[in-house]
Amino acid sequence: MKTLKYSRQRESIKACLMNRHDHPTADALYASIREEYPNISLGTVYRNLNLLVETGEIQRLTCGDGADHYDGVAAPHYHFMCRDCHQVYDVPMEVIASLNETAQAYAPGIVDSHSILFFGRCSCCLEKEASEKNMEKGVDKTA
Amino acid sequence: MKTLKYSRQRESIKACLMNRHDHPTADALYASIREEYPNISLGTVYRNLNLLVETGEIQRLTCGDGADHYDGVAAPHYHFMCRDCHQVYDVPMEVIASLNETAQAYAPGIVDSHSILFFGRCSCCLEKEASEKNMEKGVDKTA
DNA sequence: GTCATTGCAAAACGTTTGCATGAAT
DNA sequence: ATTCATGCAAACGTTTTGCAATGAC
Repeated sequence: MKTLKYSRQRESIKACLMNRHDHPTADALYASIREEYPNISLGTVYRNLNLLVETGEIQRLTCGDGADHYDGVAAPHYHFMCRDCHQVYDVPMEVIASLNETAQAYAPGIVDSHSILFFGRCSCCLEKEASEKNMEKGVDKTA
Repeated sequence: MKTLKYSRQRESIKACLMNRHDHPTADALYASIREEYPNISLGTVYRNLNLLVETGEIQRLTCGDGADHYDGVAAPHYHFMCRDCHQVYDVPMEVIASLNETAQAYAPGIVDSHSILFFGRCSCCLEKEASEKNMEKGVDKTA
C-alpha cells in the first residue's frame, strides 16, 4: 500500500462524483471537471478514479455498455441498468434482503452482500414503447 | 430484421460454444475454431457472436474483466463471477426464485427474470487465501 | 443476379502507461 | 530531498468497420 499525497485534482474528482446523482462514465466526469480545471488530463481522471475505487471511496460499475460507470455512493446498494437507454438506477438494499438469505443458504460466503447488477428495461422505455404501439393501432399522427 | 443466410463459420461458432461448458471470450473461441477453420478471421467471430446474441441463441456476459464472455446456454440462468480469478460460474434458477418475487413487488415489469450478475469471490480463491493465512501463522515453509 | 458473409487490415473505442515536469510532504 | 501526481502522447486490448472477393439462395 503506497502513501497517497493530497491533490486538488483528486479532491475535485471525488467532490464532483459525490454531487452528481447519476452514474457518469470517466469521460462524462472528465467533461464536468474540465469546467473547473480546464487543463486536467483524461489520464489523471482515470488514475484517480482507480485510486478512489481501491480505497473504497467510490464504486466502479461495469454494465456492458462500453464504458465503466462510477458511483460516488460507497454505501452498499444495488444497481439496475436499462438495456434500452443505458440509464443506471439505484436499487435500495431492502429490496434484495430476501435474496441474500437465499443465496447464502446455497453458497455460504460466496455471494457478496452488495455486488449484484440487474439488467432489464426501465419504466420510461417501457412506457415509450407502449405509447408507440398505441400510435400504430390508433390514428397515426406522425405520418 | 434482415434475412440470415447459412454460413459454415457461424454454425461452427455456435457448435463450439454449445460444446464448451465454460464461458469463453471471443478470442478464446477464435482460438478453438481456428483448429477446424484455420482461415477464419477474428472479425467474423465477432460478427457472428453478435448475430447469435441478437437472435437469442447465445448469451453475452459482460463481467468487467476487459473482454465479454459468451454462454452457449440460452435457457434462463444466472452468473457469478469471481473478482479474484475471473472465473464465471452458473447459478441455477431455483436459487433466485425468491428474489424475483421481491423485485417484481418493488418494480413490476422492470427486472428481467434472468439477467442478474453476481460478483464475489469463489470458494477456490477463498480456500487459497485461508491456507495462505495459515502458512503465515504456522511454520512458513516458503521462506 | 442479388444480397449476405467472408477475410483482411485499418480504425474506433475505452483505458493504461512511459516520461519529463511540477507539487506535496 | 524525496516521492507522489500531473499533463501529454503513445500504446494497449477489445471490438467494429470499410472494402473487394466469395458464397448462399
